[in-house]
Amino acid sequence: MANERAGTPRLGELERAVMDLLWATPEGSTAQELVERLATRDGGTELAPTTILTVLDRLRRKDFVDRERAGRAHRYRAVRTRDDVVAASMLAALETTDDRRSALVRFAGAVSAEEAALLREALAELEE
Amino acid sequence: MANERAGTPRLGELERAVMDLLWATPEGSTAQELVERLATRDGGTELAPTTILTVLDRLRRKDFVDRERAGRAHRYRAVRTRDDVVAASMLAALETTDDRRSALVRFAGAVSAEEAALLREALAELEE
DNA sequence: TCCGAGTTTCTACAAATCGTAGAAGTTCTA
DNA sequence: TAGAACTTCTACGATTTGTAGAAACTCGGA
Repeated sequence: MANERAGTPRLGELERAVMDLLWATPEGSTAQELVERLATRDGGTELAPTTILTVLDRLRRKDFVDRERAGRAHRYRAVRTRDDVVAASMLAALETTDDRRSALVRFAGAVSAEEAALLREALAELEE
Repeated sequence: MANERAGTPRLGELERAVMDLLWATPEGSTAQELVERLATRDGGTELAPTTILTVLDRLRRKDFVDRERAGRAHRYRAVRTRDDVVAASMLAALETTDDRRSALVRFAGAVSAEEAALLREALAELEE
């Protein structure tokens, strides 16, 4: 009953929220800092520290997060950049079809004008 | 604990296999036909008809599938095209970041040369 | 018109994932 | 070296998905 192509596990809501915070903090964050920042974000209610530690542990297993000792705590850092994760996820979606052409045409038609422009630029740079 | 942006529910393995068959059959298929085709695909082992019916029902709730009477059975058809689903999924991934530019640059760099070419074409046509 | 095979719906269960957190163990620092 | 700070272990409920039996329904042919 295996699911999820290896390399692009799905993230739950809290997992994503934690990743968002970590991506916003290249130096990394301790679990405690994350608890506080999450609480700030959503009206003061703090989650138990162990909750965040559990999530961090799961993110570590999924290879999204990494850590190093910092005093008696650990400092957690995102391993992959958000762009990397997003791009990988887009690619994974694309690869679920054989007909890349149609899918890409559809995708191109679905993005906003600005996004289309950004994509053109990005592709143009690759050409050089 | 809600997850999944509405409009792009995830599909399990069997759900996807069924969608693949339905996408390969624009006229639609009965549950029985699907059971047989799935069995062919993987070495003869047939799933119980009810299993497929359950999956079809779930796909119906997710708005991936639709049906109409055909004798005493139903004929099931894909509601959305595969391209649509793939593109929506790619878009959903893209929208998880605020920095579309970086994500798109990364994505552009991650696709194969052929895919990049296809994308350029698709974008060029949109420009007209 | 009514029966029975073919279909579908209902109900159920197990495994996996995710949010959540207590209890117990580990580790620094004062 | 003791206590506070942190982490690991363990756990539980909700949701999703694969799987399918039992019961209900439907329709074509006798």
